[in-house]
Amino acid sequence: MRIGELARAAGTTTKTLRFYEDQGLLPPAERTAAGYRDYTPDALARVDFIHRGQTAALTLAQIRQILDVRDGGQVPCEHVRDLLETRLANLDEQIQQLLVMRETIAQLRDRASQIEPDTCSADQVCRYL
Amino acid sequence: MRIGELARAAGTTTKTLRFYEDQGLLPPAERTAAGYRDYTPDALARVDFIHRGQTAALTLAQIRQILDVRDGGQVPCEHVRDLLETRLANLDEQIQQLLVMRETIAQLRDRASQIEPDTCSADQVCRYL
DNA sequence: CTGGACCTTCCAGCGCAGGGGAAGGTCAAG
DNA sequence: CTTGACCTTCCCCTGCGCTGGAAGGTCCAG
Repeated sequence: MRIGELARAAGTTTKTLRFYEDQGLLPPAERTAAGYRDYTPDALARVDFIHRGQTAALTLAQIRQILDVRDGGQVPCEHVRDLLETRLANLDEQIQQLLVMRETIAQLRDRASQIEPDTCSADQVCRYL
Repeated sequence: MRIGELARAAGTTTKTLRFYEDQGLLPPAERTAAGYRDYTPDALARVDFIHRGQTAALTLAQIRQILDVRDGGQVPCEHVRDLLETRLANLDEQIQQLLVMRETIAQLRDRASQIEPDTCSADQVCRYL
């Protein structure tokens, strides 16, 4: 299976597949006599796994860690659990920060809708902020 | 007032101030005979305004828009309100996405804590994902 | 007169996940 | 035999908000 086929099957691009190989997420594929990459079917499963990892908001570096553990012959369960826990914690923190910011902005907006523009003094940049 | 002083007063770095000038957020300062930037006190107010804008999660490009309107002699009220509304909408969307993602990951994690590692088959990369 | 703190410009890079495009090789159909 | 689709490597670009460093000029105290 050539790279274009794999890209179509996986719903991605040839650029991305070469990039994954470059980043160590895909093992270097066999080559045809002409130097074309020749993928075995399990490459598709691997790319799908990468995409599932991305859906779970893991970075490529984290996905690579899982694949490395797995490629080393171990079952990466514990590692995956840890990563998911960590990611969940990060996510919660990020959500909290965004909620705080949302509050701040909502207050600014409320203030902005109450003030009459012509009461703005000239020596301020903006009294809403 | 020289750039280092302004940086200290505004709680930022000289690098950042030059960067702001480069990006059009700060007008080019007057220069001393030696070529040093020589800021008037209102530069501090302007930098503070930039920081307040950042606190409101506005991008530098958006803050620049406000400053440009204001520098053009108009009162940027409506513009600011629009930006705040837009930012609020973006933020809400972003928060929603993160919440969905959080749910997905939480489910994966729950699933991961129920499955026994030794039931993992060898031909999958990882059954948690 | 020397040292150190300050200033100038310019160039380069970060992290993330690729995308754009050049210059060239290869393969199958018509 | 040529066309067009595909493949190869290579290097640079994106957005965002800076940060680091090099090479040089300036100012003031001791």
